[in-house]
Amino acid sequence: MTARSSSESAREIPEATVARLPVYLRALTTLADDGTRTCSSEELALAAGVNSAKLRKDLSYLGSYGTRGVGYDVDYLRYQIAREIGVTQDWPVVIVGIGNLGHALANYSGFRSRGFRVVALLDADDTRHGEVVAGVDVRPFGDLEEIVATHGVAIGVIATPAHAAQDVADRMVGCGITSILNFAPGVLAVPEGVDVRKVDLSIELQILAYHQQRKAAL
Amino acid sequence: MTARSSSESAREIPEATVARLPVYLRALTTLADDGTRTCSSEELALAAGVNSAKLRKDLSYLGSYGTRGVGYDVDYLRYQIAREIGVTQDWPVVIVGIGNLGHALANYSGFRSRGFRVVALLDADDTRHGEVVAGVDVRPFGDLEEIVATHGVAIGVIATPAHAAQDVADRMVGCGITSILNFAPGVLAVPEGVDVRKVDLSIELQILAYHQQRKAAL
DNA sequence: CGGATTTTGTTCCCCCGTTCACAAAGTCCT
DNA sequence: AGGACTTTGTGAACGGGGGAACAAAATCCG
Repeated sequence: MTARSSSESAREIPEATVARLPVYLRALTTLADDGTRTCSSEELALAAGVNSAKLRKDLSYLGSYGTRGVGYDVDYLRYQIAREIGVTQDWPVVIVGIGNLGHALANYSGFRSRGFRVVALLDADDTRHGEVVAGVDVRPFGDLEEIVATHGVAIGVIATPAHAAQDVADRMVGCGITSILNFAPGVLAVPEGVDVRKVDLSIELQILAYHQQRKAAL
Repeated sequence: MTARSSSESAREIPEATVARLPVYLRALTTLADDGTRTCSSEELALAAGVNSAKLRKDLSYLGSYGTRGVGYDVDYLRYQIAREIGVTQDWPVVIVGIGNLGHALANYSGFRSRGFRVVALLDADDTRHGEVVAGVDVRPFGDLEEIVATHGVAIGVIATPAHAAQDVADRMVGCGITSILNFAPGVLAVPEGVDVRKVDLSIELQILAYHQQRKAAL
């Protein structure tokens, strides 16, 4: 962890809280769509699937946005959380690897609605270039540098086979990307200052299998 | 958490450890493929991307499978972990929702190689029925009960749009599925005893965006 | 055979996160 | 206006997990 500027706001939001903020954001959106103007921590906690005390403590890291005796204004709180996470701004994203998973990601509507804009789909396979997926051109992997520079991309998504992932990550880091979402199995080595989040589908199933096995053993 | 039979083995593996066992398993497989017969906790920890002390503590929950002064036998340890997780047995799995993501999941090779066998792809869309994806028939959602009963399915995967997820989960629980991997956004309500793991692609990106925003603010 | 060396298994301590419980602060009703 | 009531924000206790450090156990070498 790097030193923090002391003149900045003293907020130091715990990682566990950061991971839940998007959940609250989604719950608030659902409430707003249902026409709810105001909600208590109890209601919101129910919608988000968490304990109400935890919710209140999480929100307290952002500031005092509620009103005692009343609750939270849905729209106001939603905006505050969105701003805190950063989804009020536009995030250009590149996706590398246009297999089944890359396809699914490119088409996923949940990205665009939260400020993430897929600016390019890259693939090493020449035969795919020129194809259009979800309204975005499939381009050669070699175009990475140009695309990142042009659009100011800071976030990259790796959806390649495992053997290609480290090379892709290296190239991404090399051209200035500092946040990577990795769907390829295996460990990525990246320099200090680059954030990597890993999503491993088979690991999730294996965790379920472990618990299932325990349940079956009774 | 339900009461545990006291006559059973006293092992109570922490959740954090369970989540890392599949990572160790994959690292061991990589080492084995490279021809490594034996490895120290330091080497394995490096391959798995964790601290060696943490690795040793994790492994100690399974038993004493190492040899002091030598290290771990790669194949032996791999088998022990696989057995502990339960991936030495066959796990029939149903996937509901055959959109882009369902497609990607059905084709994902990482499932089959770890004992997970997709026995059916279900979708509410009539026009898809009869189609074959990744060698598996796409069938009506109404066939769920029959398929689960026939194959002894305990694990279900939800890859539907958000609005359908709760209904699908209810039906799954109703026919005896007790482990669910959910890719649909939103909170699932399930009875006690049913495990749900959630994978939310947009949440991962939002977490990255938060940190990216902090980095950019310097 | 015994000491030096290597590496595991475990103990101890600290920190982060969760939860309880309550004071503070607002609203509502009479 | 004032008291009852509701709900937030937070202080404090508690539990789990991470990491350093060390004792125990095995090999190797003279």
